[in-house]
Amino acid sequence: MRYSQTLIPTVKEVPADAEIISHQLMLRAGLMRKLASGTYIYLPAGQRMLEKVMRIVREEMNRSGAQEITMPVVQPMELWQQTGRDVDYGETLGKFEDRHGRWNVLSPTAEEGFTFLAANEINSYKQLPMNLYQINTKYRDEFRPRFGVLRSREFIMKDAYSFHMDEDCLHKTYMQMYDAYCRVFERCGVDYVIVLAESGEMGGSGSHQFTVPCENGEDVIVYTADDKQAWNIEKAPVDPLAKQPAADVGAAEEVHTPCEGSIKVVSEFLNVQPKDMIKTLIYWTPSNPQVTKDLNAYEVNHKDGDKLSGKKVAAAAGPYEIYVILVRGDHEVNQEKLTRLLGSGLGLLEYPELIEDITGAKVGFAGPIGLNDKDEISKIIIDPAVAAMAVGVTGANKTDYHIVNVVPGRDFPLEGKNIQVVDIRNAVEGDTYEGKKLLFKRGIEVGQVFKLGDKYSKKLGAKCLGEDGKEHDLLMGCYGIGINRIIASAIENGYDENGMILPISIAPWEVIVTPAGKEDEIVEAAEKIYQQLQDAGVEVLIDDRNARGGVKFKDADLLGIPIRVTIGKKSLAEGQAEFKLRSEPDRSTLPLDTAAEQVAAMVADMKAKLNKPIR
RNA sequence: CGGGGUGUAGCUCAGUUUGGCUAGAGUGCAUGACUGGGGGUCAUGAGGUCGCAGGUUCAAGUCCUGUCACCCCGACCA
Repeated sequence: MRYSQTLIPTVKEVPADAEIISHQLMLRAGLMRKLASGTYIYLPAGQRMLEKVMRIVREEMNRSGAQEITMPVVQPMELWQQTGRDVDYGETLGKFEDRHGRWNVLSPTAEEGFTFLAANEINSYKQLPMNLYQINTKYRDEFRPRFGVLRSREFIMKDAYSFHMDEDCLHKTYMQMYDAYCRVFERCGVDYVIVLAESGEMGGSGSHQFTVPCENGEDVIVYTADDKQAWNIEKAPVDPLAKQPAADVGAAEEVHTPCEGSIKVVSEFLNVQPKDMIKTLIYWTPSNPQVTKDLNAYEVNHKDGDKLSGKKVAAAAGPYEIYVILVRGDHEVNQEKLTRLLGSGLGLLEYPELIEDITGAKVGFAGPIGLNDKDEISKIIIDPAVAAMAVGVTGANKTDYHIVNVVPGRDFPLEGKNIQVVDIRNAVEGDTYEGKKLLFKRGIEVGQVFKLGDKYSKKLGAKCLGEDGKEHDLLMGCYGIGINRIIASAIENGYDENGMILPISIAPWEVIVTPAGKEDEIVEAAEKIYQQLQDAGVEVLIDDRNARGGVKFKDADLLGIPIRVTIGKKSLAEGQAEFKLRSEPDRSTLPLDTAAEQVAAMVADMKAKLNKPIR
C-alpha cells in the first residue's frame, strides 16, 4: 500500500471531543472519524485493524467447530415480543416502523434470531451440538454513548449461540468457547483476565467475562491478593466484617437535621463519618413479575407524557412486596446480589411517594427503628456490615430528623421472621474474601461466555427429539466478542507520547518502509525493498509522500506500525537499511540485499510468538 | 432523564464579561522558493450563514427567548 494513495488523515492536536487515550489516538492516527454521537466511520487504517481482528476471531471460531452465518440486522418486532425482550431491553432497543406499519428491531444481540433458526432447523439430537455464529453490526440506543468506541451505539460483535440436549454437552461447548476466546485474545496481543460474571439462570459458574485491565475501563474487577480468584464487582463476595465491640452509649436520641437527607450532607451536618451511618433503602416490586414488565412497558411508552405517580403505579400493580434494605453509609447496594436474593425476573422499583407513605417522612429520613412492626413490609434485609456496627446514625422516619446512638440489635432487631442478615453490598477497598484481601482494578469487557439454559428455547419453541424419542427443550449457550473494543483495549494497553504501539497481529500494517530523502537512489532502494516485502507476503506500507523525514517518522509512530524500515542517505551509502521496532527505542541496520528477507522472517516470528499455546 | 459545560475557518482555540470599523491567531490546505533524519523557513492565497430560529437595538459573534448538537459527571447497561 502506498501512503500517498491512502486516506490516513493524522492530526497533530488532540481532538476536543476525546477524553480517553484510545479515543484520542484512534482519531489522531486517522483510524476513524465521528459521524454522530456514538457512531464512527472507520477509515482505511481502522478498517484494516477491524478486519484483522475479525479474521483472528473467525479462524478461532471455525477451529473450535463453530459455523458462520449471517443474521439480518433488521428483525421483526414480533420475535422480540415473544421473548419479552422488546420490553426488557427498554429504550436501548432501536426500533422503527416500516412503510407497511410493521415494527422492526435493530438487533442489539441475536438470541431470538438464532433460536428461531434452531426451532425450525434442529429436529434431532443427531444434529447436536451445534454452534452457529456471526460477525455483524449491532445497534444499541445507549442513553449515553461515551469513551469513543468503548460505548458506542453501533458496533461490531461476534456472537455465537450453541444448542444442546443436555448440560454436559453445553458445558463442553462452553469450555471450547472459553479456550477459543483465550486464543483470540492471545493472538490479538491484549492482556486479559477472566472473571466470574453474573451467573444467570443456570447457577454455578455459568458465565465468564474476558476483561482487558486498563485505567479507562468501565468495568470493575475484584480479585484476591493471591490472584487465584477474580469476579466482576457485581458478583464479588465479601467476608462479613468483625463485630465491633459494644460501645457504651446512651439511649437512642432524636436530633434535628434540617438539611437534605443524603448521607454526605447529613454526615457533615452531624460531623460523623459516612461509615458510622446506616442507610435505609426501600424498594417495592409487584408480586406478579408480569406486572413489572407491563409497568416497564408503560413507562417506556409514556416517557414524555403522563408518567404515573407512585401511588397510581402501586394501585395498577396489584399486590406488591416491600423490601427494606440496610447498608452502611459508605457502602452501596449491589443490585445483582439483591436480584439474586429476591429471585430473578423481579424488577425492583423505587417510588418516592411510596417511601413517604411507609416512613411518614420525606425521602432521606428513613430508618429501621419501628419499621419491622409495619405489616406492609415483606422483608428487612440487613447487610452484615450493619449488623457488625456497635453504634450508628439512622433516619428517624420523620422529616428533618435523624436518630443518633442507634445500636443494632438493641434499637432495631437483627433477627425475626421477616428479617434476614445477608451480604447485599458491593465489595470495597479493605474487604476480604476467605480471609484474603480483595483488590480492585478497572477493565474493558471484550468478551463474555454465558450459559443460557432453556430461557430462549422455551419461549420460541426450540425443541428437538432425543434418543428417547421424546421432545426436549434445547439448552443454549451464547458467546460474544466486541470487535471494536479489542482495538480500543489494545491501544489502552500499548501507547506512548508518540502514538500507538500495536501488536503485529492487529496493526494496520506490519511494516512501514520510509524513504528519508527524495534522491533517486533512496527512492529506488525503498521501492525495491517494498516490492520484496510484498512478494514475501508481508503487509507493508511505503511512505512515498513528498514530505520530510520527520513528518514520516511521526506518522509511522502515531500509527503504531511494529516495524519500520528506513532508507536514508548515510546508511544507503554503506549498503545498509535501517531497522527499528516501534516498541523499542534503538535502531539497527540490515544489509540491503538481505533486509527484506530478514524483516519477513522477523514478522513471521513476531506473529508466531502471539500464537503460542495458552498457559 | 437529572447536574455541569461547549458550539466562531478542516483541526485547536482567542474575541462574548462592558454591543460599535472589514471577525482573528496557530495549525492544516493550495501555489512558489529555500530545505530535506523527528511535524523546517519564508512568501502568496483560498477557506466563516460566529450551531439554528426569533427578538431587543441606529448597530448583535457579543444582550434576551426558544431550539438543536456535542462533551463530562450521575442514573441506565442481555
